[in-house]
Amino acid sequence: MLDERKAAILAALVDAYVDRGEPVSSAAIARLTDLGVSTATIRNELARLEHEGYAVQPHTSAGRVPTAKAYRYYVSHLSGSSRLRSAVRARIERFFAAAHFGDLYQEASDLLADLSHLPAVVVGPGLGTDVMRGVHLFAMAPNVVKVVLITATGRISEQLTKVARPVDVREIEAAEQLLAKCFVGRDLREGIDAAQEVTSSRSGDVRQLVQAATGVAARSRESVRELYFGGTSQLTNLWADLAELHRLLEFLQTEDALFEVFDRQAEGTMVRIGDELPIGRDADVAVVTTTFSAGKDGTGQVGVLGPMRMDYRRTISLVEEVGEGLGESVGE
Amino acid sequence: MLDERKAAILAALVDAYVDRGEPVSSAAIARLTDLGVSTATIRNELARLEHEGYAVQPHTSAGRVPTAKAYRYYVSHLSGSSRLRSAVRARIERFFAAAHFGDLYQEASDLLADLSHLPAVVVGPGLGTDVMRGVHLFAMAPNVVKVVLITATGRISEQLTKVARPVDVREIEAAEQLLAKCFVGRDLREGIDAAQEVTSSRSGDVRQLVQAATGVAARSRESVRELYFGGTSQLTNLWADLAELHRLLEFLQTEDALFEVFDRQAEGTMVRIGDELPIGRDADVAVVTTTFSAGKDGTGQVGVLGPMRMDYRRTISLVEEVGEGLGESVGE
DNA sequence: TTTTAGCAGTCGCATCCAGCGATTGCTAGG
DNA sequence: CCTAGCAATCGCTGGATGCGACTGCTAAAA
Repeated sequence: MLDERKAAILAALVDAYVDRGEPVSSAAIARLTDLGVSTATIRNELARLEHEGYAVQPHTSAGRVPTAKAYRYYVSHLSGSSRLRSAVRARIERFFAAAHFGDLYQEASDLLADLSHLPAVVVGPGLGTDVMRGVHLFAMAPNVVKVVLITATGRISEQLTKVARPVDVREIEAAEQLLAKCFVGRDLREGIDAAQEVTSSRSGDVRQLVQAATGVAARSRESVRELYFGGTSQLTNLWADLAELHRLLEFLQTEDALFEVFDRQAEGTMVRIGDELPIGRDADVAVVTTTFSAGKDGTGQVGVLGPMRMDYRRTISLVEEVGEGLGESVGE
Repeated sequence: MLDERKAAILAALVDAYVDRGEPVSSAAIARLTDLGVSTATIRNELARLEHEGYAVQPHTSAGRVPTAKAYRYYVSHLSGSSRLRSAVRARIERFFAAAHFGDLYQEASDLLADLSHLPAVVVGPGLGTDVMRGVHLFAMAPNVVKVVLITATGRISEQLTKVARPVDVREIEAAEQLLAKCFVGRDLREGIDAAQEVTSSRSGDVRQLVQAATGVAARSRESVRELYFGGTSQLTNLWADLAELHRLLEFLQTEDALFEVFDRQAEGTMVRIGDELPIGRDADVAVVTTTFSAGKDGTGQVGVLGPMRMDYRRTISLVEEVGEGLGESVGE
């Protein structure tokens, strides 16, 4: 824990660095705070902060730059979120007031990217308690089956699953009919229960298939893989370093990693910085995410991704605002 | 048209520049060609080539760099494709010999990206003559309908369409049943014909709906929007210039532009350079694409995207090889 | 003990200059 | 038409210099 003065200095350090992007001198901090102490005192404090790992000097005769630890302290002690400029609020409101069709999520991530000047991600909610309308099975390879679920609202979940023994068309058809009976007209949970009942009284290969499909359905409940990405071209504005950019692009390419970061299981707004993310060692990356609820029990994620040096106050407000908008639009 | 000697010099210029990435001197060209003339003569020729727009000098005392026009001449006069190294050929063969499930296209684009060290794209073929298994309509908004087509092989086309008048659930259900009768068990063309017949004897809102859906089906025939992208992180290796990179990322973000470039309607292998592409003015970009046929009448596209300075011979072979592999795997 | 003024010391950075090396265009002669 | 030879051009590198922006430290004041 930092005493009050150190905290004030650290906050000023972060603010100034976020604002200018250059090492911050003791004089600059004296100007920004009203501690009524001289630059020499601030220098002493800064030396201590550096010792405790909150700041570094690029070189001896330069100012201080905040570390990941400093940013973490900064965001966890942020009091009260900032008011967004009214033009921005208005834009978000207008966006959600207007009609959107199937691609609301894509458009919302574009909006967020545009406002935050950061790459933005929206992960759609799972199928939750949507009522099923159709179940289809397809033999993709001897022991690979594709399971397609369609809800009454027109959402589609499409997943592959492996089965132990090769299956033939007959079995697939039988399993499909069975599954349709269990799922259609019910939501996933009900359907899964029904399928489990049926399964216990059946046996053989069809049973195996139904079980596999039910497993897929269970997964779909929380994790249909709907991921929308907006504002990729922002990347070049944010990370001037090519090596860093390369790492970022590689990370963004692996969907699994993205789903890990934008995890629907999470709750509320989160800010994760540097090592807290599954990106390479000391990557200059921070992520701001929040959840939004889509009706009953489905939840999605919205967030942005940026360099540690970002305006956290504003970004958090922006993400939360868009998250709320999404929740209201989609949660009916 | 260039005379033989100029052509030889130009080819050497391109080869050398592709190889080293530095302005090419008259001496280097003399070394690479066996024209039996002095560097002075080559200098004269180079001056003329420059005058005709095939080369530029970064500064007075530097060698020459080929222009887009030079690359264009070079590729259109490439004779005979290069043999790929046997290890590479083997890898491609192994890839297509192995089993792939739903994500063959994604994996193929990753393979191509990996081999070419360039970002690669695969555009899947349309639904072609696949037999339909299901048709679903969903009301997404008062006058927006989602049309979902599912084929017997497990492929899904999902598109939105606007209708003139708001529709209610009843009409949608009626239209859906009608469409199912027409499409299920037939391929798209047959289904469209059947639907047109039915439509002429019906009237009112249901008719409007069926027509809209049929329109969507017609589009799906050739252009289900399946696009697979591999090797994005290559970008940073290829374009060191941030401004250029930014432009590229922006381009890649707009799917429409990508579909324009990787257009299934195209035929055979194409190399497009610089202004021939719908990317910004003098973007340093070239694209190598080829088509592959997927059974009956469906065709897809494979290709890569790189800076003008690339090994066209090798790249063309690579793209064609992967294209052939895809055709064989998917065309049965 | 804490704070502060003052100052020496450090270091990056911009500028300048000179010399080097690569390469060209040109000229004059074959 | 070709070519040997040569002066001229120009980017690049490295060293030298001075400036400016900071810091850390010291010694005195609060």
